Amino acid sequence: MAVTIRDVARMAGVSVATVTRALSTPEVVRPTTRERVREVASSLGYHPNRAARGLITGRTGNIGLLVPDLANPFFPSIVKGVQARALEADHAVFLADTDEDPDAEAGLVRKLAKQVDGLVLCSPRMAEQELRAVAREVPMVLVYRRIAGVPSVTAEFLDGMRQALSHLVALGHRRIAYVAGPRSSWANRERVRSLRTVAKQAGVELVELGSVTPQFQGGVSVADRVLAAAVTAVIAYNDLVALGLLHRFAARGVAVPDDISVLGFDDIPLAAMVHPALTTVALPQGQAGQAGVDLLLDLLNKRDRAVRRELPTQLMVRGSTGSAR
Amino acid sequence: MAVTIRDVARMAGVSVATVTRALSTPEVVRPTTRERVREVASSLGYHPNRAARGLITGRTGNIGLLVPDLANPFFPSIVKGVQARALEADHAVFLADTDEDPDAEAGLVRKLAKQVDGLVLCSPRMAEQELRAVAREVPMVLVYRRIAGVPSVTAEFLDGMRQALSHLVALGHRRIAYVAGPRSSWANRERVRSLRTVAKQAGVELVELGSVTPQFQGGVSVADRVLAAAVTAVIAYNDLVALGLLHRFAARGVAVPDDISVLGFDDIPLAAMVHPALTTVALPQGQAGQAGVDLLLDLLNKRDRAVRRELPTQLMVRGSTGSAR
DNA sequence: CACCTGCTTGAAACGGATTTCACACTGGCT
DNA sequence: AGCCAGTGTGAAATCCGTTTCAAGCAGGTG
Repeated sequence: MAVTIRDVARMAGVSVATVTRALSTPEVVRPTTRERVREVASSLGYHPNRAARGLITGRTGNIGLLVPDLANPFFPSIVKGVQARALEADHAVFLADTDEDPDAEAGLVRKLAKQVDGLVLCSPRMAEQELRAVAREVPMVLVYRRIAGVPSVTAEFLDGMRQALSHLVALGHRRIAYVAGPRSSWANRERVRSLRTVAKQAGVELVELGSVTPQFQGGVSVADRVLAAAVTAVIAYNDLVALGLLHRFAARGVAVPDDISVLGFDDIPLAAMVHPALTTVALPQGQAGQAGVDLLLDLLNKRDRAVRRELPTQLMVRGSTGSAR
Repeated sequence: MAVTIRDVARMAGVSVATVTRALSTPEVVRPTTRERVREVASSLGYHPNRAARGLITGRTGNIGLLVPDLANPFFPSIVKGVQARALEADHAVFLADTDEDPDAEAGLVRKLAKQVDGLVLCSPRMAEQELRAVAREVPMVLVYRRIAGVPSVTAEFLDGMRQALSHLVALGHRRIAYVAGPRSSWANRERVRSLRTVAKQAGVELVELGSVTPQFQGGVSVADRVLAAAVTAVIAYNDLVALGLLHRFAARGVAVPDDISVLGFDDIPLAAMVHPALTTVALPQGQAGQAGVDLLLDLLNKRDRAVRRELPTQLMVRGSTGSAR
């Protein structure tokens, strides 16, 4: 069937040991032999069988990637980043979507764990304790979640929030609503904390609403309460919620940004496509995915242990924010 | 380290052959033995090593999934469908994103092919000839592309187009534009063909524009030409293009649907989120992914050879279409 | 010249499961 | 009693690379 190492050995007139050495540790075989073996190998189109190699080395060359919900447009770009970086490192990516279910997540993690060298978990919804337990069993890196002792990639939320608030303050807003995401969400806690800090520093009055489901529908359902709160601007937990707000505002004839400014978080591709386009705090996505893979590969090569990387955020000013009335 | 079949055999007082039989072909071992072995196995938390199994059986229990661009919101739902169905069948999914590059695609397919039992290719951009060559090397199923001799999952484009056009005709539209996608795209050819057929039957005057890149920007760039064409309605190659049209129309102060009706294709989640919400022909996404996996598993089990499944489409009437002026 | 070192290379063991082949045993039939 | 078929089980071969161990050989040293 497929060409094996023994075929190559036979054709090159050497032992299988020499073939594997010529290919994986070239420096230990005599140059003339090495070249002969390599030529035969490539002329036969030989590629070592991954299963066989994995059996002896214990490494699969695969990494697992877990996302809560691929339908949430925040994640595909991260997946693309992971995917691209993994490919460069000659690793394949197992993808698992947990449908926002923490229990399914725990099950999938353990299932995946046995087939990969390490895991990249995107915004995992699992309890911290359980996450930590899993981290002990299999090398893993967190993206958009932080836990002591586990390598992680996050963004500078505080700075992003500061950019957002400065922008609104510069436009004259003094009373601002925040629509919170799920209470159990690490990202939400992080955002609330940052926002409170910067609001206090800026002397801005903060009205906290929610929490809502972090989706379009969540924004729709809270929109009327936002209007009732008599604020001139609203910061949403994320872009999807912000889009829900925009949708409902449009339906009620509330003009954005003339009547109220709307600001999102994430910078999903849609944010720029709606009208008015959404002003939002851009979180690195593809870059975060890449960084996650980098950290994981470092971890696998026993280099660093618990690195924590914080990527920069950037405010994207678009049409949904304007001067306070 | 991990618990192996030999550990189980020793603890159960049987040979390794009996252990593997008790677990994979239970009917051939005596019930009392079988139960004893199974209990020992589960008490030890034994799970067969996939690499070892793959080495001998030649099956990996993995399937490969190729998508052109995960950032295109049409694909994540398909991936979710594939993912979910594969999980049920106890298969893991390798994901590869080709970034719309036909050459990268060809390379990735061959790379993936060696690590999986079969492939699901979503809207592949490769040339038909090359695709057919790959199909000979590895079991594969096409989703949203059709080629003779290769199992495929598509949708009833003709029927979807008929629904769309009937809807517009009922609203009084008689002169309609179509914004074409890439000429090399199978999906575009399919849509043009269907549209011409039904337009002729309905006596509708068709203005074909394009082709454009099948993205938001494509819609933006062609919007002014659509307006210049003096039509009362426009059907876009897909929803992203339609959203681009909406965006540009809004910027130019053209009212939708009062001045012009806009109709998309795909029903990506965003379609319902914008304002006005986009009327569109919904193509099955998750369902198509599931069907793709089903077909692939059938193929692997040597059942069917070249099945072709066509899923139903449905017109989603929303706010972007209205009476002709 | 005897001995040691370093460089190449090959034979064989190994990893963990599945599958083939053969053997032991039971029960039924002549 | 003798033979056959059928059932349950184990020993060993097998899948394909990687790694260990040992040996062959050339060149250098005392």
